[in-house]
Amino acid sequence: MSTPKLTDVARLAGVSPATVSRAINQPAIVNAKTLERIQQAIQQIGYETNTAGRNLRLRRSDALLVMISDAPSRFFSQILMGVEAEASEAGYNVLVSNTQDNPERGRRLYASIQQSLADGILTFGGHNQELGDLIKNHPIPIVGVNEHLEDLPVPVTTVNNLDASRAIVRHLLELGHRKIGHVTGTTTLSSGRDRLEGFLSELQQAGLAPTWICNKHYNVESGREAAEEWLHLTDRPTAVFCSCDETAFGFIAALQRKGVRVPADVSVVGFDDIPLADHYCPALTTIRQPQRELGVTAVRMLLERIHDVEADIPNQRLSGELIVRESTGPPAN
Amino acid sequence: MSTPKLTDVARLAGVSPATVSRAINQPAIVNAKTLERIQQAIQQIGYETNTAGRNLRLRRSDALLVMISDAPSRFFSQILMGVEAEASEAGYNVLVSNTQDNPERGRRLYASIQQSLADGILTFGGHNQELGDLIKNHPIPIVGVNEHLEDLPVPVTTVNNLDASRAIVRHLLELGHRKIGHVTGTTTLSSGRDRLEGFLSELQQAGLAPTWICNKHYNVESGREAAEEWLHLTDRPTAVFCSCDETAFGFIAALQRKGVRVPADVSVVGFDDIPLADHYCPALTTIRQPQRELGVTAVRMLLERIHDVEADIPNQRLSGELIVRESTGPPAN
DNA sequence: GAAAATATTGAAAACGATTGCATAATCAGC
DNA sequence: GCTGATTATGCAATCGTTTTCAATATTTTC
Repeated sequence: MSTPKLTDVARLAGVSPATVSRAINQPAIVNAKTLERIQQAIQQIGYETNTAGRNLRLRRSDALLVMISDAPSRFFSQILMGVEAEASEAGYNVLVSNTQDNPERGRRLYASIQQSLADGILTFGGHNQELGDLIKNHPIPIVGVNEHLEDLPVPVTTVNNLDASRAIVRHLLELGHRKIGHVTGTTTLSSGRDRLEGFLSELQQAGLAPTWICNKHYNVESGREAAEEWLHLTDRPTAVFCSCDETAFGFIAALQRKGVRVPADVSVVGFDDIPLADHYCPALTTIRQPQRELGVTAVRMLLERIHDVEADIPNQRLSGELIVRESTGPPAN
Repeated sequence: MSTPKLTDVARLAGVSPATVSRAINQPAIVNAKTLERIQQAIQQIGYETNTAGRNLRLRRSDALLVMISDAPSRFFSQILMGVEAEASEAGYNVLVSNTQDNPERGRRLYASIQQSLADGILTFGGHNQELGDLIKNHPIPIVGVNEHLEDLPVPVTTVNNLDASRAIVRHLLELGHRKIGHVTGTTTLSSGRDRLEGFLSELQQAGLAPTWICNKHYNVESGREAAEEWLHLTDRPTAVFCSCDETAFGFIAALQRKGVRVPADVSVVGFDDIPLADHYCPALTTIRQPQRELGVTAVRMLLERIHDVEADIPNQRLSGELIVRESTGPPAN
């Protein structure tokens, strides 16, 4: 026949649908013998709870929506796996949607809460600013990942970009560098700004000014472009902090092509610790990001929020770890 | 008050709920004036269709489930974006779930169809063999991505690994190489086997035997390990086809560290064309995979299947493109 | 202008589960 | 063996839509 429903189980077990429902959801309150009979019936006809029926009655969806604004961030899949694991642990499903940078689509996604499509939203990588008014007018459970959402009363979880950047600068200072440069990430994103700020503040604390600041984005091409610029500098920094590993690789590769040696001629640091970092030549000094943990943390915050929309949930800063490898060394002279 | 429902709109517009439903789903059959009144009412109270109610009545979920077996494949996010775009275009939502390599969890996910949680399943990257019996006993709309699911009557979409590998070998032969080696991918996966087979068959067609076959997996470490082996070979191949870009990078980096030059001493080819490939030093000769298109194609196949479970849907092979860059050149002597 | 056709609408019954309330069954205590 | 407490179950309403069927209103046709 068609897929069995609760009443089918009930009929087979000789009880009312109500009892079957209780047997499934609160087995403790149903008589042991009845329970067993029901469980057998369930097995026998292969009953599975119908989600729509359940969701309708319960007025919730047991689903979280992951909202991306355009291209997925660099470790999107890593974080997503953290999200998935933690969500499914808590009995939640994970929906993925992309606004494709279209404000209208962003607004539509926001509606998914009202539609009872999802119980909460995880927004990846900033942007999504179109949500501003919506959120202010009608607060819903929503948590940001990786990037701060300016001005919006949305709790976020990020890596501590400031501290990590400071640690990088400190490492370079300890090696003896005094002329240090920075290839920024996307500075419309809070992570890009924070890394820049950490870089500047640690330098300042050492009484130094940045030798070079190159405004770029989080990708490989930026590294190549930055290398071009570096080659044309009259006063070259002896160490460069690239805002992500990909950029660092692009930077190093372009330099190597011109015969510049890393770290002999210039030290380079990345950020993220992607799998390749340890196997590049030279192996990359970088910051290890707790990607999976970011996802896990975000889900925990969101669930808390779902449980109590008014709950005041503080931002979470996870710390990154400096991994020193071969791409950094003492300055040439 | 609480979220408005269909009846609220109906009351406000002075019509029956049935008419409102029609106004939303088949505007053509409702009187123009009534329609406008209803639309205004919808605007006014900000009505959004409740998913659970709709799904229950319609007996479908308008959702596709993306099923991953463990670690997400290398371009998971790229493919996923293709999936998402095509699905949302067709009015479907995308659920992501990970079986975490646990057969029981795999079975649970399979149940999502029965639970009416999703209308179809996209299974990423092979494995998931635990579904075998389930699928045979009770066919459901399911489509495989990237890898074939052995023996299972499940249509799949993949890149044409065979042809791509042959193209690589042909390229190396044209450069004059006669001693060619291969670092395989995971050969429990069909892609790994197909790449190996393409490699072997094209060599054979040229009347050659493989000089070296190194059994590895799709990751960076494999490249490093393969390099160790290569260095110890007495009869070294002058060209090596690595089964993915990461492996190629690991291989090259480990060789460079020992002073071996690419392509002067040995030519190296990858597979995938990840963004870094073009910016590595040397830039990598590789096969460009149509990642996004894989996702799009998979969704199209799945929707067709959802429309008609009995439909006989042929496997789709998308073709990869050989991109020649700097990592390959004529053999040393 | 009447009959027939067509265009709009509404009433009510699903879809499949959960739960407050009421009832029936069981048990402890004396 | 009776009372009162406790434990197990069932009845029926409800969650929010969609859709069949029938009824009404509007045209069209001759």
